[in-house]
Amino acid sequence: MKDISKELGISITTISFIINKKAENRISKEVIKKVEDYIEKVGYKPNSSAQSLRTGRSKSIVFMVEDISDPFFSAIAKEMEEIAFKNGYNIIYCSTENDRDRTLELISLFKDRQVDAFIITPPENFEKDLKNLIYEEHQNVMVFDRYFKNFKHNYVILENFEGAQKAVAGFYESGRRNIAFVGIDSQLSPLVERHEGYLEAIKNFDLPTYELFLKFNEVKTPGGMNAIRNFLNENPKIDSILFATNNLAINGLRVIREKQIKIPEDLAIISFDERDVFELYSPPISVIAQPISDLAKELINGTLEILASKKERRHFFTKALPGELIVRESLHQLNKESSNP
Amino acid sequence: MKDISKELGISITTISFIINKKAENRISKEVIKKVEDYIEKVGYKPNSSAQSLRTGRSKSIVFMVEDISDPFFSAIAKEMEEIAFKNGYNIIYCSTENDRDRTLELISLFKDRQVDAFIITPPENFEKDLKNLIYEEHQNVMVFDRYFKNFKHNYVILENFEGAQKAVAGFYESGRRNIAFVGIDSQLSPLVERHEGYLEAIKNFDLPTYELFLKFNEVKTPGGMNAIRNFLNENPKIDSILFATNNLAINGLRVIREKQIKIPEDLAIISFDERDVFELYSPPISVIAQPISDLAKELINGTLEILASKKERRHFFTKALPGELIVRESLHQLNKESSNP
DNA sequence: ACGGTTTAGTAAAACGTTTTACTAAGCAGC
DNA sequence: GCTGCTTAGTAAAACGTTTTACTAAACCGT
Repeated sequence: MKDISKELGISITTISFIINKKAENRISKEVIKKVEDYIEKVGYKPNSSAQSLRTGRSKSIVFMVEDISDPFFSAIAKEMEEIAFKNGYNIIYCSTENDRDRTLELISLFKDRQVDAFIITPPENFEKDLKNLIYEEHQNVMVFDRYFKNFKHNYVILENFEGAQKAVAGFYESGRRNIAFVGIDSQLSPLVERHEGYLEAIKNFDLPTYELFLKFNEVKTPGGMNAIRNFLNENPKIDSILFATNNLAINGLRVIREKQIKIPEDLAIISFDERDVFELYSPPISVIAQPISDLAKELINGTLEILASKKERRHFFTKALPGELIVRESLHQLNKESSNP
Repeated sequence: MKDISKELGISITTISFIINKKAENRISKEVIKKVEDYIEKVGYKPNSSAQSLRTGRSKSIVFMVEDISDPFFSAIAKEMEEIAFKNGYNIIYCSTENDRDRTLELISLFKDRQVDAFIITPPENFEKDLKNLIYEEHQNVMVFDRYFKNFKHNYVILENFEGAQKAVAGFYESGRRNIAFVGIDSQLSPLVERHEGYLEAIKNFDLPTYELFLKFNEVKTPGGMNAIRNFLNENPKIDSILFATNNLAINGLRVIREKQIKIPEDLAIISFDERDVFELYSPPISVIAQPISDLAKELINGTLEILASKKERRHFFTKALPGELIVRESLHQLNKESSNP
């Protein structure tokens, strides 16, 4: 900038105004033109560290999720990145590993780096820390995939309760009457609400409940497979299972394959979350799909909106998007007449 | 820092030296202790914009891949992030979409943001730009997943040639003699080398070749399925296929399922790249797995090494890691005796 | 022709560090 | 008691912006 100033014989201030579009009613058209042309010519780009130092803003947003290598999160990340980029922001991703201390460490790091906002999927037991981040540290925070009842905050989530109801209704319509729910022992809102949606639907249809809850850290492990295996052995009447997350379903499918249970004849399956393995599995697995693209758009646009609205806002940005039941072979009608003689 | 200085009656310089561990033989133990204790007490953290402005370094590394939502890349990203974080760096991810212009734009953005290094999977037709980035713009660049013969650069790649040979040998040992290769029409080194490895192995076994190359943008589309379908129809003798990438294999599996071809009886399958759908597919699909964890470690450690070694280096960081053939049911032995009477 | 207002522009401080070049005090050697 | 070296520490410039408060000139109405 100093060079431009010297070269053109124009003060640094003027140049700064022009770059920041604050030149209206201040600087003559000719000077503006001259400076803009020169900038174009030499390809000048402002030093963003200096901008960040001076303004306290960094034009970057951090996206913290449990595991960025999870296809659901990385798909969201990719869509957001695109929009953020167009708005002059960049996105920094990181994984919390569902660990509170690690999450706090990361937040601290990114605060020092002057990020403008946090889009965060808080780990278990993070309620107080999150509240603190929002209300004490006054950071811009958008919560994703879960929400907390005890204090107001911005969030974007799925309609988990309704999604679970859709799944149970799907089972019911396909003729199933012994519908099981396999969930996770957790207080996180999506897991709680998926369970509640299941319960409510079961109650409405006046059916029996079958429930299994795995420990959080068991979900992807052989231990989790064991639990599912035992659950099925002990409840032979079960004719359909709603899995509360894709990873649960995947471990479930391992057990089902191992036990040579036939889908959909012996057992119907619906899982939350779309994932390519469900479409490609034999038979293809039905899912409650999250609207990835819409979620991503709401998240990033909501966050940009918060950043654009100066200072203290009156209201919060809250959005719940519906999931879609995608019916595949795993949910096909039972043939009422038995085909065996 | 100014506050600390006032509070403790110690100059800012001294504090800076202590923070940056340059206090040895300069500042007395007592003062060091005093300052460190105070910093600990008040939880002071330096402003990184100011540091970045002053030093021209930002302690961040950008990781550019074709598509960050690809499970392979996001798995690498996650592992790298961990190590980078421990070393005081953070990683910014972004997707090139295999588009040259977009990639150039992103690079320009990140240069302005003073990133310390680029770890990059360059898109098609990026050779000159990459060379320019390294040799004209003097950026720290680590190339991932591919390399260029025409100029020296840092890279971490898979032993693609050998991987393809392993796959062909696997087919041969399982009794297959009509081994096909399904690849992509591309000059990128992994695709070229996988093909060359296939050819070399086929030549050594003195077998016929069957080859199909899809267009880059067809790989995930119904158009790609068509091509594979025709290929199989026109070459009924094929008894095994090596897919050069996971996405090719997935589209291939769609065709195979649709045509009700039996794996492994009618057709044996090996795909490059591990992916959970391969393990879960019925029957499970054999793969040449990339050593994700090792690749990630080499990438980030190599990059940190480059950043640590002051100024112009004599040599480049180059690494090729072996792929592992994971044998699953899709590659099982043919039963030589026909089981039908 | 005078005071007030608008227009077009600028000087200089500030943001929070790092780093260079400096000093003042103490001490050893002779 | 002088020289030169070491030790312990500091002053001030610099990094590249943004922004506040200012000015000088031109214009305008009376």
